[in-house]
Amino acid sequence: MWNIPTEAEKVSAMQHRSEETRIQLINSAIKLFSTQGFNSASVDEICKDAGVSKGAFYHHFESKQALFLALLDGWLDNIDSAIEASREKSAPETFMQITEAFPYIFATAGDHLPMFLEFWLKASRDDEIWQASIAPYRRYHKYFTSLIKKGVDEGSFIEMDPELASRMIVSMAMGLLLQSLLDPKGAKWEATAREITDLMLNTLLKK
Amino acid sequence: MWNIPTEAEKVSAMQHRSEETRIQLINSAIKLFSTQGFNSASVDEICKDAGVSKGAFYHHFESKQALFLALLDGWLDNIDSAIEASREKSAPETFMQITEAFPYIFATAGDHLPMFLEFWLKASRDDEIWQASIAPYRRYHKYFTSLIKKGVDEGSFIEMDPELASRMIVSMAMGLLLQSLLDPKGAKWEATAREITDLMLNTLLKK
DNA sequence: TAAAACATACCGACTGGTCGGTTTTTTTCG
DNA sequence: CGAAAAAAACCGACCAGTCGGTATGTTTTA
Repeated sequence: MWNIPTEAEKVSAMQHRSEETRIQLINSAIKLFSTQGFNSASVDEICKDAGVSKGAFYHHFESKQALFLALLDGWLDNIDSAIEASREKSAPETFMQITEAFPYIFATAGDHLPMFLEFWLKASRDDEIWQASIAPYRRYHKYFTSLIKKGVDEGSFIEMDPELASRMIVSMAMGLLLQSLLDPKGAKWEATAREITDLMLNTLLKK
Repeated sequence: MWNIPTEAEKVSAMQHRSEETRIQLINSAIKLFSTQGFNSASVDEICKDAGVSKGAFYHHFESKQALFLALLDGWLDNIDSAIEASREKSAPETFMQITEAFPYIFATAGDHLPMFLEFWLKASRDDEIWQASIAPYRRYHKYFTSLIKKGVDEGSFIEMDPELASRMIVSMAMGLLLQSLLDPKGAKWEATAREITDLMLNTLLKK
């Protein structure tokens, strides 16, 4: 859900050199944006890391920002397929799945989280990026809300405002990730996340 | 708590031209960092906005980053005094106070939040800024934890792990602020925050 | 062979920071 | 007190380096 490898694409693209370098560029961009940030990671550096020339870069991407947006798209695609994969399941099942995903998220998000924060930050100031972010964000919120509503309707969740619950859960997750980013060794974040999720799930679940 | 005017200092400094320009620089920096971000807001721009020369800038601050850190210090000072002000009160009282502060926070944070996010982001990558952030952050977490523990000991809060509750509440607050930053018009954030706070307080409070 | 993909040299704009000189403030001292 | 000297504050032109992006030419692919 938070990873961006898409190994399948990679393999299928081996035939076309073009796609290969495009993926190299994206991988290098993820790597360098994550570690250095958007501004500090220069186009030259990305090209060098990807082992291609600047000409190749601007052949594949209109601008540095376009690459940034391509990254965002890729990330959103992954979330979409994760959602799609759990469409058939019941609300508590899906929640359990999310709970189980936490260790993985905390293990892998650490590296990419700064970049996602940067997405967020840029979205708040750059209209083009905001437009690209806000629709998916609202879509996910809607999905989450409907998931909770489904749970309530099914009778597995207690009576409550799904909208509010959704905001709450998402806030919690984001706040935990943010804190774990600032102070990775300040707490056992994975355990904390698990405990809190259990706590919320227990509050939500009808006894 | 989130504001950084310190009008008092301003007035008392009118006598010394030096302090006055320093404050002008800081105010302009806050303004430009907030709207444009650290990287985009150039030193020249800040100087121009403050109505002073570049020489003055580098007379008062060793570097652009030093100014950034000065801003952080100022912000942390405000939190410290807010905490200091509520040292004598009981745990539920303090919580109520925080609840009441929410509208104000949501009203004013919108402008400064991107900058605080940038602090966060930079802290995760810059050791000097991290050092400056982590100690206060841990201090506040400790304070919050002890506040909850106090509430539990006083018998006004239910039996629970104060550490966990602290992480939870802080996560919630940060997550809400983050979401309100991305999608200010997507929800009535102030009301949402209030509802959630009430909900948490009710869960926490012994009936 | 045409078009897509890629390489390389280069440009103009901008940026953080410096530096020698000038003005203002504070201190010294007769 | 008041003038001179010292120190602090300030100015603004300048610099060295960086960066995103382009122009032009070459290689690879279909």
